[in-house]
Amino acid sequence: MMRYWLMKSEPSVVGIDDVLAMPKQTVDWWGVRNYQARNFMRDQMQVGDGVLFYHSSCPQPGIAGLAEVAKCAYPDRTQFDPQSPYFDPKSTPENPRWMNVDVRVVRKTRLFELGELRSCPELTNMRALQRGNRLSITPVDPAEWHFITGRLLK
DNA sequence: GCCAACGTTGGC
DNA sequence: GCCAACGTTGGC
Repeated sequence: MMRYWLMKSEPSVVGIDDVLAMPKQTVDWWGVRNYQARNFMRDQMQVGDGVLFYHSSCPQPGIAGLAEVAKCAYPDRTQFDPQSPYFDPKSTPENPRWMNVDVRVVRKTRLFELGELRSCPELTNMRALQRGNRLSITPVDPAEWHFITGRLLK
């Protein structure tokens, strides 16, 4: 079953332009250290799922483009790297704790800014916009996906 | 830099 | 299993 997601990234670390410059415009979504977000990737994401590529912690937060899941979850390489801030000493290759999918950018769009998202009555219940939400990966309802992509592609 | 909101840790 | 203390996220 096809699902839709919103995935946050900090453009100062990996922005949509960075991914477009990568081979196959694809990035491994390393660095998620939250169990709920990990479980979404590990248990629910399938190749072909739609992804809203969101820029966070930056001057203009918002949706920067459309992407898709390009590979199912596998162990996050950064958990094994002692030099990485994402190193997890409790994780082993035999029993990895953190997983990530690969994400392929399908197209960069205009920036659908957070303020504009919040102004849309169609999106009042969107998970990523709820008060206090801090999850870096959230499910997106099909109706929300179609509304947003419609706005971005017209 | 502030701070609201939420997640994680660890002593008991 | 509770919960206080602490850490993190992310918009502003």
